[in-house]
Amino acid sequence: MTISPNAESVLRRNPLFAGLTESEMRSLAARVFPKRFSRGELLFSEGDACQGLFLVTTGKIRIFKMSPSGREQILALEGPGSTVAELPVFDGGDYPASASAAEDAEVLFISRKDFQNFCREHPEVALKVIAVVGGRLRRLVGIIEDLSFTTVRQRLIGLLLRLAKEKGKPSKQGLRIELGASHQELAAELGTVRELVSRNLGRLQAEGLIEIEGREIVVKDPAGLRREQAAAE
Amino acid sequence: MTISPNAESVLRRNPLFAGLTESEMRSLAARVFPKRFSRGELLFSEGDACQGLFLVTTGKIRIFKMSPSGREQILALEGPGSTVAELPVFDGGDYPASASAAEDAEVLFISRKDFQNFCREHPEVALKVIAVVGGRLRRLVGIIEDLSFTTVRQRLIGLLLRLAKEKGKPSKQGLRIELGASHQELAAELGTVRELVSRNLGRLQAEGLIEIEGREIVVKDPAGLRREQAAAE
DNA sequence: CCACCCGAGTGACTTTGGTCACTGCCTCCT
DNA sequence: AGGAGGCAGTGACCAAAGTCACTCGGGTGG
Repeated sequence: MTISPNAESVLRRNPLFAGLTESEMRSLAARVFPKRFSRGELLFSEGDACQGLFLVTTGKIRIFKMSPSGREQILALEGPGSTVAELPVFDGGDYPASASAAEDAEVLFISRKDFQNFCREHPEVALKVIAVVGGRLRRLVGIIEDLSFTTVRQRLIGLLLRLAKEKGKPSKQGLRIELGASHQELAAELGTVRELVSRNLGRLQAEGLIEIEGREIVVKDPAGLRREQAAAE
Repeated sequence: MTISPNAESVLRRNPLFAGLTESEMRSLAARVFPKRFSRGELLFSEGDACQGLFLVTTGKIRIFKMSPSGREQILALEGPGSTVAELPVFDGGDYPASASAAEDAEVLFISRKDFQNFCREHPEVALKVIAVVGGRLRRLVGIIEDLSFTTVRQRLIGLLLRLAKEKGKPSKQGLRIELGASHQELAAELGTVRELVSRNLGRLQAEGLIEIEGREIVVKDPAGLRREQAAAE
């Protein structure tokens, strides 16, 4: 288990609360409840009335939509320092999507009322909210672009390249990445199904572009991948 | 040509500026430039540095993404009273998508600087911006859901039902709607291509659910359509 | 009036995506 | 040790999406 940092240091890492004074920080920290969720557990479901804001301390939270038939589409993955549900907390609407723990996670919970009061005392927070929501909006536009213009193969390649860039470790054959997720999970991220992830990974390996070693993947030919990704959209 | 209302009355219709006093309204109206765009003309392109905010007076503005191969995906259609590009004006980023006139349109333009100054004097506008951006975000989530979980046919049915509800006129056979757009345009809205719109409309007619009369469509069996839409997602 | 262009419709085909069913492999639990 | 359950790989299909090429029928503007 990871050690949980104290509430204040977590708050400080979040863009919404950057620039607060010591005492403001303390008063906010006093209104916060730590909660734990284990892998797979739901924080809330789409359509629920909004209870409050979540601030990720450790672990990862996935925000997703679920289809009637059970397929999932991930909208965002939020790690330590990020907030979940700023928008509904602010505008008072329902949660527009569901959230669950992608890994065991610790979060700080702030009730809607407490957060709204806090915002009333600190109007500059509204500007920060716009920045955060704005970033979210830009990422959603990116998802739409991907779903509408690209194939599963291209999205998968995009994901691999992104992971390689973010946390790939050099090895003899190329960048080695560890996907801490099942194919099911990757499929939800790409907006497709398990089988297609499996098959496409297999194809990429057969073409010599990557090497699959259990849950690790070695990107052998990033340039080749990029070429594939660009081709014919 | 439609008569263009004066700047103030347009501003008053926009949620961002609701609740301003007479004199505030006038000072804002003084900083506004009317512009005209004819059908198809670009207001700005994705990636351009943000110049300012647009307020639709008459006509319709489409906000869209374009793929390298030339396919378009519409993100939003904004009519009179709506704003375009609040987000980039606010956060200073580039325009995340392109915008063009879906019909001949008149807009009011406010430069980024003027708008930012105005916001500084009227902090409550920030809250309104969050509301507007929030609504946009919810609609984008809806688009993602559609693209990821439904077929072209279902999306088309959804569009027809929405149009019928919004502006369908009763006739002998059912609700008559006028789609003021080419199949090309509908395809961009649904995230597909011209041919599929054509074919699917044809199929729906063959099944007796709708009647096609040039650019008008009569929804003969809304219940049947709704059943189709729900089936197997 | 004719030429041209644009939008629509359509047949034939290919590619991609998705489903179903089944296998094999781990790992964890009792 | 044995069984259960979750994850991964795969073959055989089938359905949906997309592409290409062509026709047809208005307009519109020279």
